[in-house]
Amino acid sequence: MGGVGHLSSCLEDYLETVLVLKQEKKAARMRDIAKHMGVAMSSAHSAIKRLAEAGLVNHRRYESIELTEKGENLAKKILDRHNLLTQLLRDVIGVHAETAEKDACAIEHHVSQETIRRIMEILPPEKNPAEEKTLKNIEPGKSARVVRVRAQSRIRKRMLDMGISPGVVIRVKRMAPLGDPMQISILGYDLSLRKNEAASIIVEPTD
Amino acid sequence: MGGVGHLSSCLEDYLETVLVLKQEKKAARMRDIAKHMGVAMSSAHSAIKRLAEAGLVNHRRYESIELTEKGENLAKKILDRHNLLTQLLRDVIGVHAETAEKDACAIEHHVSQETIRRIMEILPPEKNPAEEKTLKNIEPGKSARVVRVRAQSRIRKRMLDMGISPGVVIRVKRMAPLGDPMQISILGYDLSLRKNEAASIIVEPTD
DNA sequence: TATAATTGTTAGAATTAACTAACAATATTT
DNA sequence: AAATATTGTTAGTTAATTCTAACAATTATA
Repeated sequence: MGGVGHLSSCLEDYLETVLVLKQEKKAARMRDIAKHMGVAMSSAHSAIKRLAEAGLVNHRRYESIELTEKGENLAKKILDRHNLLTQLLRDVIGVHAETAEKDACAIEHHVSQETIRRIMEILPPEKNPAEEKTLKNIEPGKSARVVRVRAQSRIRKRMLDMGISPGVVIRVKRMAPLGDPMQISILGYDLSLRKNEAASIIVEPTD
Repeated sequence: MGGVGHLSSCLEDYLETVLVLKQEKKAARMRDIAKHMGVAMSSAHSAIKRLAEAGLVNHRRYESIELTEKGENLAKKILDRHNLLTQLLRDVIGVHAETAEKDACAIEHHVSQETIRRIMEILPPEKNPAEEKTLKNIEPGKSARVVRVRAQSRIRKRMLDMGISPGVVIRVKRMAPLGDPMQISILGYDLSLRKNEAASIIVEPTD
């Protein structure tokens, strides 16, 4: 089975819910969590208590629930998996959006890592939330390999002329004070690139 | 969620196990079930007890477990769903056979009917266990349309010569006393066909 | 501010599903 | 047939997850 951590699937659901509420900029109070999960508040309460004991959320009596850093990382992994499955069901299998959502939710805790990896491979990269990284997201000092250049033909050509093509490794040297343009190093050359250009270069970090 | 009946997914697993053992012609004793599920015998025992209470299996102390008709029907549905998902994971997603098996087992109880139907549509028919019907399975008096002829070239040719080719509708007239050969009517002719030949003709019933 | 409404907590019970351990029946071997 | 091994049953326990109901704190409203 594919549990990202050592949480029960039930607790994974609660953790995911907290992140979803946060991302939707809704408060994560007991009531919100209970409502979102469709359970009684007391159920949410004991679940959150267990998450707090595991160090994944912070919760003080009568106050709203916050993810810890550890909790947020885990929740993000869980949510990525969820979204990946939703995409698969909707875009490959062709199920209605709501059903895809519901089914993804039901099966996400039971799918192995191998299956997740394969699904990532067959989904077109731009649909794959876990892989949606562009050069813009790479921190100064780090390197990344170009996966695709997603730009209109004219700009695309210019980039290819600069040597930015799939497989090439780019190192981000530094950001200009206001973050635009950015300095990169590629094939021994140094270049500067506008941020919106960098955003259309899909990369995978080289670790 | 997609539960075929109103059983918990756990009980669905037990029911499915009983059918699998039966199909493999292995005895379905407590020990076999427990071993197949990887649980203690006492766990299997209480599960089977509940299945018996639901009228899905027959079980008398110290004797082996049999599916009731109701139980067998339900188990077949569950198993079809299982196989369908295994096919999807293995042949479409490209996961290793064992992983496909394991994952299918884990998610089969959580997938909605809509998703199952869609998967059926995208899988090639011969991969779809629920549709794997051969002429042999057609009852006397009923008709069916030939989908494919799955036979070695020599026999295949003979069948095609008899007019048995995809699209053609065959009516099963009657079985000989011992069930072999069977009388069929095709394109106005009457033919007799051996059962093992009939088994290699994949059909869809015309209703 | 007093009252009402909402939100949060706790305790206790029910269910499901697993386990271990003790014991009972059946089957196999000597 | 007696001894041993295997298989089956029962009882009792544990853990996870849910619930209801009673109560407590907080917030909103008149």
